[in-house]
Order: sequence, then C-alpha cells, then structure tokens
Amino acid sequence: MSTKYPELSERKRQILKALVEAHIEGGEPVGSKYIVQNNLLSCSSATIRNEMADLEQMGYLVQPHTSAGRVPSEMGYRFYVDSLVEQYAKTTHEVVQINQLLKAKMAEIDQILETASRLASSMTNYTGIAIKPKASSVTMSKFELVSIDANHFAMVMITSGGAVKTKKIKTLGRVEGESLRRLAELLNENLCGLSADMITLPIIMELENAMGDGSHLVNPTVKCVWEVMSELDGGEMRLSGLNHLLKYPEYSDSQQFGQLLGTLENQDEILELVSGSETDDINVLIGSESPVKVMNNSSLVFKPIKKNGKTVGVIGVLGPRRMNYRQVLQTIEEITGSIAGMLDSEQPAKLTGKEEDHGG
Amino acid sequence: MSTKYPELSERKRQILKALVEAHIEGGEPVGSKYIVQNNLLSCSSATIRNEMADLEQMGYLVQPHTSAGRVPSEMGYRFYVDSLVEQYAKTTHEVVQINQLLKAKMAEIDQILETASRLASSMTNYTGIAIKPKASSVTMSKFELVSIDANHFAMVMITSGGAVKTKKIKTLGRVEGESLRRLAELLNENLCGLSADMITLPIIMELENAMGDGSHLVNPTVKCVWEVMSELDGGEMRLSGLNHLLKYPEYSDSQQFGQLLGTLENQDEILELVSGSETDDINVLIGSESPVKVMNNSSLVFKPIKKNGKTVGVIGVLGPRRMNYRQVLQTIEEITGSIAGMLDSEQPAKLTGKEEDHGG
DNA sequence: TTTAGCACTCTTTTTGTTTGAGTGCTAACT
DNA sequence: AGTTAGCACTCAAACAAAAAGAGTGCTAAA
Repeated sequence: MSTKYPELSERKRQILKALVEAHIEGGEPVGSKYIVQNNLLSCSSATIRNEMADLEQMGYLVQPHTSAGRVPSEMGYRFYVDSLVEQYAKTTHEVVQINQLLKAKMAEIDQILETASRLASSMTNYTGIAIKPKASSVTMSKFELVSIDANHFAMVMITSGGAVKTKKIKTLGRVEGESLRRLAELLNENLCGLSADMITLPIIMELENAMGDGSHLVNPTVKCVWEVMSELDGGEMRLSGLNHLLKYPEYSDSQQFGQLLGTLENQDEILELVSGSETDDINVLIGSESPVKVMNNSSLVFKPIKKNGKTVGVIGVLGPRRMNYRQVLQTIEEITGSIAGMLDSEQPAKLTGKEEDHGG
Repeated sequence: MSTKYPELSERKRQILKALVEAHIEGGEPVGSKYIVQNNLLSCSSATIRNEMADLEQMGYLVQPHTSAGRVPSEMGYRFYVDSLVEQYAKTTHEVVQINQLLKAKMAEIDQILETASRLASSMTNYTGIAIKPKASSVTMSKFELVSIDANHFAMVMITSGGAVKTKKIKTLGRVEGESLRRLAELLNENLCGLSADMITLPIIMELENAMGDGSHLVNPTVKCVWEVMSELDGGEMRLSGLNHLLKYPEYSDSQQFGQLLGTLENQDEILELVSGSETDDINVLIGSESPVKVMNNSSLVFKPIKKNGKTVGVIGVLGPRRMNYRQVLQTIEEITGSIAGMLDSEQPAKLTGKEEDHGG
C-alpha cells in the first residue's frame, strides 16, 4: 500500500501537495495561477503549468475538461496520504478533550464506540463510523441461572472473552430451584468451550436425557444459548454525523447519496470490508481502492481498537475523497489511542467502576 | 384532531380524494384535465375547475402559482386522512408475511422494534422509525451477584418490568464469595423499589457502613446500578430505510435533507414528540402539525405498542407530506397489531423459548 | 347546472450569446 | 537548461431571450 515515488522532483512534490490541499480546501479544480498566488511557490504560473502537465501525464492529476484546473487523481491522493503518514507528527493538543469526553460517557464497549464515532464525526466534520467487528468464534465459560418469578428465569452467560450476556426464559409451569441448579450444572459441564456450530442435536438429546424430569427446559434454554452466541458473533455498525456529508457538493446528487445511505444501512459490505483488513494500523481507502462501488467517490479512514491484543472495535471516518487527511488521520489516531489506553489500563474498582457487559 | 367536514358536497370530496391520490402518486400539481382523464369523474374539466376553485378558497387546495395545477394543502391531507381512518378496512392479507418475518427474528424487544422498523420501511418505501420510549421511572426488583474470575464479578439486575440487565464489575483484589453474598443481600434489601433519583449519598454511606470490610465494593456497584437505571429510563430511536426518502423529489435539496438528518440523529426532538403523544391509537402528523421545524414538509405516522397495557415501543413511518397514507396507516396497524399479539400471548417455553433481556 | 371555447398567465425548456478561467505553445530571457 | 511572458484557443458556466405548454378564469351557449 505504501509504495515509494522516487521519480518526483522536490518541486513536483511541493506542487502536488499544494494542489491537493487547495482542492481539499475548496473542492474545485485548482489552476496554476491560484497556486502561485496563494502558496508562495516562487515561480511563475507557466512553470507550474509545465509541471502540472507532467504530473498529469504521470497520473497524479486529472483534468475534468480542457481549460479547467487540475484535480488530484486517486494516485495523487494516495501519494499525498502516504507522504503524510510518513512525516506524521502526533500533536496531541486535543487529547485532553478526548479523554474527558470519553471518560464522561465511558461504560460498555458499545457505548464507548458510539461515543467515539460521534466524537470523530464532530471533530472532523465527516461521518463517524463505529464498528463492533465479527468475532470469529465465541464460546461460553460459565452459566448461571437465576429465578425471576413463578414462570420466568434468567440465564446469565459469561463468554470466553469475559463479557456477560443475559436472557430471560419463560417456562411452562413452576420450576423448582433444584431443577434450575441441575440445569445450570449440565450447561456448565457440557456447553462450556463449545462454539455455536458445535452445539448439535446429539448434545441436546444427551442433555435432555441427563435432565430427566424438567427435560422440557433443555430445548428452549439451549436454543437461547445458541442465539446469544450467534448474536455475539455478528458485527454491528453505528454511524453518526451523516448530515455532515451533505455539506460537501460531492454528495449533492441525492440519487447517489441515497445509494450510499442504503449501502451503509445494510452494514454487511462495510463490516466485511473492515473486518477483512489485514493491518492493525490505520487504514486509508481512497476512492476505488475500496471494493464497495458506491464508495468510489469517497474515502474511508479507520483503525482497529485493541484490548489486550484483541480487536474489540473499529473507529473510522467516511468522507469525500478530498477529505482533510491530515486532520482525519490525526483525529483517528488520537481517539483510538485514548480508547486503547483506557481499555488496557487495569485499574481498581474504585476508579473505573465497571466495564462492558454484553459487548464482544 | 378528527374534526368533521360536513360542508363538502359529495363531488367535492371525490375530487379532493382523487386529487390527493393523484398527487401522492406523481408528486406534481394536478390539473383539472388530468382528473377527468384518469379518474372517471363523469364531468368536464371546466366543472372540475370550478369545484377546485371552491376547494381552494375553502383551504383544501393550494395553487403553487397561477396556471399550475392544484396541490393539497395540509388541511386537504388532514381531511383525506381523517376520512380514510373512518372508513378503514383492515385487509389483512399481508399479516401472514409480517408474522413470519417478525417471528424469525423475534428476540429482545429491541430487536423486535428494529425489525419492525425495517419491515415498515420496506413495506412502505418510506423511512421506518422504531422507538423505545422513555420509561418514566424504572426500579429494580432483584439483584444477583455472580463471580466471574479473580477480580471480576457480574451484577444481574431484574427490573420491576421483568427485564434483566447485567453489568460486569472489576474489583481491586480478590473478593470472597461471602462478601458477594452479603453485598447482594444489602442491595436487595436497600435498593429494591427505588428509582434512580432516590439513590442518594446517605443511602450509599449506610450501605458502606453495613458492609464493613468490603465496603470499597459498594461505591462502584451502586454507581453501576444507578447507571443502568438511568440508561433504562432513556429512550432510544432507530431509523431504517433513510435512503428511501431520497427517491422523492421533496428531499432532493441536500441542504434541507441534511438538516432533517441531523435532527433525526439527534433523537431528542423526535423522542420528545413521540413520547408526548397522548393517544394510544395511531397518530398522523401532517407537515406543520409537527412541532419539529425541519419536518414541516414531512409527515409522521406512528403508533405505540402496548404490552400488558404498558407502552414498550413505538413504530412509525416518516415520509413526504404526500405519503401514501392509506398504505402507511394499514401497514402500521398491521405491524403493531402483530407485535402486540406476539407480546401479549403467554405461551409455554417450548414454543416461544425466550424474550427480551436488557430491553425496557 | 354543465360545458365548450378562448384569452391570459406563468413556468419550463430551448436556444443562443457572452464571459472568464485556464490551458498549451512558442518565443524570448537568464 | 530551465524559466517566464505573451497569446491564441477551449470549454464550462452564467446570462438572456424566445418558444412551448400546461392550466386557469371567465363568458356565453346548451
């Protein structure tokens, strides 16, 4: 992803950079004159023109039509982003604010993600994305059954990851405390460590046998377990600040925006895309680098959040291809950093109080 | 809301109805000629013109400009909707489909709502809205503490409404089983039946006293309880099918649509609006009947879902003012009906298996 | 009471014209 | 060599004028 571009002269790089930033700023094609006037490049517009013609031929720039200014091509953006990432300076002046905002609302991982998405959106003025990725396979490490009333009991499940999930189960008639205890014991002995697809009919039948009377409880209970595990496996995505996008003329075509919206709501494609990312570092997908067609005019920046080495979430930003990469990269780094720091810190109850419950 | 309109002649009503429906269909002003040609009104366009002039003067129609066709005013829509509601025919041919779809995904109330919202959206081609309204005051009826590992335990809370909530709590050091038992006992004795704002500092201090050693557990635990209760109190809103809206030219102005999006994402106003609704029946807010400014060009149809007499959710549809009220009203009725039937039915475990966990 | 006919209005569409930003090229300049 | 000034050329966007068309209101006849 991060190829080198040795063939570019220093001046070409400067011009490219200036042009990209000017275009990010204004959104319109940038002409040679403009660059000379605003960007202290100490040469004449004609020179710039020559260089720009070169850059266009090399594929870094594109001309919407004869006699329009130039616009960065995807390759141009890519060059810009790559060089940006290299010389990356983590000016962390905003970190304090982030920490405060996150701590204020800090609770379950779900909420952290949601808040982070909001934060990312409001700080960048693009659309924030929070993703709880698909867990490859969840297993249970402990079951506990709690009686609620005459014909309800709650099943408390603790996953291998330490998350807690609860289900309320309705029973036909009164259920003895003894039955519950036995059922819990059976679950603990037979289902711990199994993934969803390892729970098969033979196992259920065996449980029913072992349960004796009260065997009618087994089926719905196990079904519940299975459902919870499947549910935990599935990813989830939250967007915030969608309205920001509409401020950019790139999204003024409501037809196209509608399609984008539809794709985003559908979640599947984006989840796929993000979950399939190989690197743990920050990802930048520019335009058609993304396999999702309707996003070919957009860019997506995202980074996984790790907790004890495991990915527990992804925070990202979606915006027009000409998004302010410098700011976005910085913001995402800061937010993910803050969250990671928060999650990894093993602090006593007095201070942190609690963490996630039904999170993955 | 449902006033009578006795002054309208039968023909005027027919014309009004035809015009509203034609406008819903096409979205453009409807002329006299069009009505004659398509709607079997057996009179000439001139006659229609006269009648339309009348209807306009009465306030049912509006002329965007001289020599354009007529468009229904809000009052016109209101009349149309009211008369529609009266002669309402519940043709339940789609109910089967609804039931199947809902049952397939039926789990917690949250999921039911979400699915219902999706369903409403896909059936009507407008935006579906699912709302978990603010509960005025949640109290707990039972606490249970479950040890997870050396320095984590889970708190299982059962609300007055029978919902189950869980929180994982991190502890400083190892916590004895005995401590947990005692803590649970204290919680059950002192916090059951209290609403969030009744949990005050004196109570916490008293608990800490009674707890003796292990008193350091009290503070974070109670804080958790308080958070869960506050969280349960708060409403929540899910949208689906936002992209549908963009198919209607009414929303092609991306500026305005952006504002609408922002308002919807913010949730507060809509939650307020829906929670404040007095009737338990279906609500139809046409244009400026809604207090939310950005929705003055839209209509909102929604209906609460009752479970054992209590409102557990709201399902609605948001669309352009010229939405297909007949279809939307019918769909909402059917969906809410299906859900209500599903929730109220007290069936044995074998069949229903489970219901909501952390739902309200 | 209904309808046909006609003049009138106002938007939408079309067509043509102008303007201006920006380029590419060439020739002069350093 | 590389750089710059000047000029002709291109093309989209902005503007203006004209034509088309849809729909009305009104009047007079059926």
